[in-house]
Amino acid sequence: MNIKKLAEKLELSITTVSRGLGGYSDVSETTRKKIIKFAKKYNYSPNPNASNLASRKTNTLGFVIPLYGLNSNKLNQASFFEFISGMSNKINSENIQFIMKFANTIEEEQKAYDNLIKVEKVNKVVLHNLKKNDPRIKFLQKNKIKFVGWGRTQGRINYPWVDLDNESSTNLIMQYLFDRNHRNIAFINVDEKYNFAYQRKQGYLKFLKKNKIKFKKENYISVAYEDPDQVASVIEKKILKNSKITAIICSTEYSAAGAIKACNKANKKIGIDISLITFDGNVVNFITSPSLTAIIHDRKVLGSKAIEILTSETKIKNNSYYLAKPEIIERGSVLTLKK
Amino acid sequence: MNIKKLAEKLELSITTVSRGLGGYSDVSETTRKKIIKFAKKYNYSPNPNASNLASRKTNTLGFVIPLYGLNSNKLNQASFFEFISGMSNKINSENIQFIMKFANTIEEEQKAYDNLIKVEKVNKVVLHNLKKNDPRIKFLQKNKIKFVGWGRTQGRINYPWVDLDNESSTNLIMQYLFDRNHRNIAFINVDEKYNFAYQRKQGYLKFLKKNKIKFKKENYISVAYEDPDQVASVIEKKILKNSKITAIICSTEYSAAGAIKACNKANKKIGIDISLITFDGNVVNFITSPSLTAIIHDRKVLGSKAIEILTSETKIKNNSYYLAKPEIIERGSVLTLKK
DNA sequence: TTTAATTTCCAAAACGTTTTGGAAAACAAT
DNA sequence: ATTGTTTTCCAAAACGTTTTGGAAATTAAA
Repeated sequence: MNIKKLAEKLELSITTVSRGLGGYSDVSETTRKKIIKFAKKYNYSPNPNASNLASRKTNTLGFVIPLYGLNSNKLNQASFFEFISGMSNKINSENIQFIMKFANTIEEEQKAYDNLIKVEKVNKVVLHNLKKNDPRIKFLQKNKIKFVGWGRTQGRINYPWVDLDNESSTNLIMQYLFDRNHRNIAFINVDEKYNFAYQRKQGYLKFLKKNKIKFKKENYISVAYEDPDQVASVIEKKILKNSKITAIICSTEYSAAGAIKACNKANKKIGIDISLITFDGNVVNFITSPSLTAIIHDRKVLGSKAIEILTSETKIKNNSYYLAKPEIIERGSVLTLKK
Repeated sequence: MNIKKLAEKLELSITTVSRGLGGYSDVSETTRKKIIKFAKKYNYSPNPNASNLASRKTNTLGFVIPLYGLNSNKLNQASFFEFISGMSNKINSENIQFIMKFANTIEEEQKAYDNLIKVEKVNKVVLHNLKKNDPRIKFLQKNKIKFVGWGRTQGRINYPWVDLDNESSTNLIMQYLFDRNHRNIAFINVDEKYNFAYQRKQGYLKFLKKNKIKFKKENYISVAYEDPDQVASVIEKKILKNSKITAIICSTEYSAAGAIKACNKANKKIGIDISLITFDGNVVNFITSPSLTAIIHDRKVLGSKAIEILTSETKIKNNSYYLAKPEIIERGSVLTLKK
């Protein structure tokens, strides 16, 4: 079924059918309803190729998945699926196409964006892995392609984005531990070049300051994404050996895995000898007992908000954003200390 | 840059440029080379919308990701990314488009396939989650759309597929454990309605038979994909309480996680008190020590083979297939028993 | 009632390709 | 030199839409 045949059935012109389906005001309400009825009846939907070609534009969202990161950091994959899941829900309900590309290297990533824009001619992009002064931003702005960042860069931001509320998260965790009488709290972070890590540290530091607790250098470490055993050994030496520390915050599931390994080795029982609270933790909990108390964010909502921003009729404001609120899930890994 | 402008630069007709790029024999070798040179110079690539429209066909691969499965079974996500990774490598080198759809429910999955075929008009599909007498198979065959199965159904198969060599895998594991003097080997599987689970059981049973070991009912259990703690408790009661068992095979990473939880609870040290070998295990190893000896398959190759079959010039034979060979990665969870 | 404004419709052009059905040119056979 | 083949090219039609620039029909205003 194509528009010509449908128009014949309706005894209307092709133009009217097209415009009726498009919701233009120059077709009366009664005929529009009839058009839609027939379209449903004959299971018609416009050929996207013809449509894109004729309208000289697309209604397509482009998204690039950096496999190089995800294959090496398998513990991060769940976040990705959740975000995509959230996007796809919204995408299905709106009527937009969705093209995904995969990049095994950073060079391929750049190529993938080029291809999306120049060949596929997408008009919407969800940008990920944002760098400071990211050239993609200028490129997209110049070409007037709508985009939102998943995550954001430090400093002044002149594009819309969705992100976790990282600073609130560590603040919330600190309050939670503080309420349970922990005062010597270790924070295992990753390199602050990752903006989320920087923000999480800020939340940690600000809480200390607000509560007049002195920041102890030895309570803070940053681990690299590398061999899990190495991570574990660093944690064992620098954190577990320090007997004053009563609780550990893990900024990533990756470091939580390392911490668990380290605790097993050092024969410290989590939830008894030492408290542990981690970001995310939906994979480690399949294995670890007791299950870890964790701070989580709804990344599905994050994905759907991203699409919402992109599809909002009004011109995107460069300062629109969405912050996912954190929530603590209590499980068995945090001990309440006696006063 | 479009074909018209390119033709002007070349002082050739549009037809000749199109045919030259398409590799037709009715354009001379010299002009063809010139056309390609210019196309590169002016960074021309055909508008896929126009191309699809004009040729009344596409060169597009469709793929549906069943999120409903992956969100509930996070330990399975790594396999997916690897497979996709393998596909995308091949896809980038061939010149085909790739459309992915996401399904949050089985109904959405069906809809997604419909949409791929009727609206997006893909001409290639990678089918996943195959069921016995899967209606999609007949549908695709009727519509003459090339497809390969990722995984396969039991019994007679009349379509091309790629899959793991599940039967060989358990056979290999059994031989490995047997060589280390294990004779009482437990096998934790999932429901045999999953074909891979059925095949893995066959490998286990055949090895026993071949080596004249009696199959003990109490050494085989099947666990459902449900709460990890429940899985752990089943394993503890049915397997760990049975002191004759010296080694456990985990058919999925999911059950490995349960087994680890169970061992921790029962205070059995893996690699010392009991041996454990698992399928895959690339996530659990971030957390568990000692790291688990595992049997792995290269799913990247699986993905790229799928594309290879789809893009082979010759008509696909219905009996072409690819089996990924298993490999055992020795780590620290299997003990060699004294004779 | 006539004119002006508004509503509702449509024919034709355009989008950027591929394909069809030759035509012209070059070469080969007689 | 003529005829037949083969090679190399091209004009025009087609693909299924959207959009443009009115025209006809209806309603409102004078």
